[in-house]
Amino acid sequence: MISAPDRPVVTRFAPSPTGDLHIGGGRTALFNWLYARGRGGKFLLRIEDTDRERSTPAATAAILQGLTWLGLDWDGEAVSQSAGKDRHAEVAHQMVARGTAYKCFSTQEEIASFRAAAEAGGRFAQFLSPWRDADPAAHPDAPFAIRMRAPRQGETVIADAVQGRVVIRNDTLDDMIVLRSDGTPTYMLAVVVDDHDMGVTHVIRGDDHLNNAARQQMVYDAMGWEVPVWAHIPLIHGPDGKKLSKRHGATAVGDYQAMGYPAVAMRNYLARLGWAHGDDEFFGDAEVLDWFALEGIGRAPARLDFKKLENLSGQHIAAMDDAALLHELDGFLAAAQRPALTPVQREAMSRALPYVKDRVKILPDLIDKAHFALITRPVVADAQAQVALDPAGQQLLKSLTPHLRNAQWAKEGLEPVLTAAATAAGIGFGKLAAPLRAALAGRTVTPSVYDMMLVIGQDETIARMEDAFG
RNA sequence: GGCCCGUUCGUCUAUCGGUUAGGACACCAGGUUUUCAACCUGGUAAGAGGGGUUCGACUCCCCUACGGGCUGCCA
Repeated sequence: MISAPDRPVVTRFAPSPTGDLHIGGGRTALFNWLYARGRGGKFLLRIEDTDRERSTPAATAAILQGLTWLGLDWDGEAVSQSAGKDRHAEVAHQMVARGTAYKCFSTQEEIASFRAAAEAGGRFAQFLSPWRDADPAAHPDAPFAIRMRAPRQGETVIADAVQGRVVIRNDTLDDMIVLRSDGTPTYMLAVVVDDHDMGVTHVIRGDDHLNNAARQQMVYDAMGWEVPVWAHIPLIHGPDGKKLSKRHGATAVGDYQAMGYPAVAMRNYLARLGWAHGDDEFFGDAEVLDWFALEGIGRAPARLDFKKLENLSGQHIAAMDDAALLHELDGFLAAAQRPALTPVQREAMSRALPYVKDRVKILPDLIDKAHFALITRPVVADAQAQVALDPAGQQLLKSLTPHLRNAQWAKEGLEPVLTAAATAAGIGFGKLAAPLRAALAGRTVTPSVYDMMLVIGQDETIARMEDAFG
């Protein structure tokens, strides 16, 4: 059984800044956030920029932005891993002093040719440094890398909260380099030192790191540090079951904002992808925060399913209060590089929201459904609407208008008026609604005519009708 | 090549030795209707394959197949 440390929970998300925040990274961050926040712990952010070649400030900014949109707030400042390189080097030298690491004078050329020879011979031998057991007195005055003196016998056991007990034979692992010959730390060293120094209690990350956990655990052991709880979660795959890549379309978290999914729906969907709490499908933050636990995480990779995301998105939009929805809409418009709502449109939108939000899937649908409220006179009729506004249609509107002038402006008041008009004309209600729809929205596909009339009001309704038959 | 992980309806999953294998999305059919939706009712659909263990396996063990990961002075 995996026993958590007595200390308060500290988790972290540690992306390397080499591109946008990937959807898989977003989910990893979410799991860490949920675990920490649900337990009153801390959620830290560390930018793994030890690879100076590939790391860019733009990528760091994109990652922070992606997390912010997802609503995953971190404690304190985001730390740069590169800032700790002196500390990393210090630990590497402490390991040498403790005898758990050693200086290796083999050059990169020697190692490369060893590997090339091994491969040519059809073997896949690991490189064993000849300096592992060399007498320090015989050390040359040359550049050296520091290698872990990994145990050659026995096995390393990873007690993983998701994967269970994973046993890795030590002789399948080599003496990994912890400090490069230029004095910079490798990832394997840096993560361990940083996680230890930051007091990280639970390492929740992609299962592509499962094997690395064995190597890293050796570093903890070498320094006599307490090993954190490991939790290696399966990766997300594309709809075709292959590893998610550019060719699957949207891979960056920001893409989803630009497509119009509300952040709360993303959190719901992403949390549910690879994690379950019984049959619960639709939930908000308060509930997941309460429910989330490592035990509920599955071990198989999950595929992205846009249909399901859309469904969840629709449910969240319907459930959200209008102010929050308007705020999401503003963010979406900006992310999609679409023009922002004018103050007048914003006002119209907030009046229309209660009538349209329960029948859409994504944010842009809101704009489309609220089209009738957003436009101003004169209403421009599209081709189909023009058909509905033929002479017969116009006549219907004309005879209806007077009755509307003294109608009580509520659904209960309007209903009798419209049905009476339809009956008088000897037609079904649908026939009457068609020209009305066309006059009020300039379209034939709109929300309910009653809803539209209530949103735009009596004067505007009558004015638009008069425009249509005038 | 070696090592590690995985495999329940099309998809996400429940099940933690005994269930007619449940739910959700999607899909199909019917209903409702004021267009598009939404909504209501019903339905199709699953334990990769083969061996064990057991009174009894989706569940435990082994093998095979398939998928993924690691095997760097990348992270």
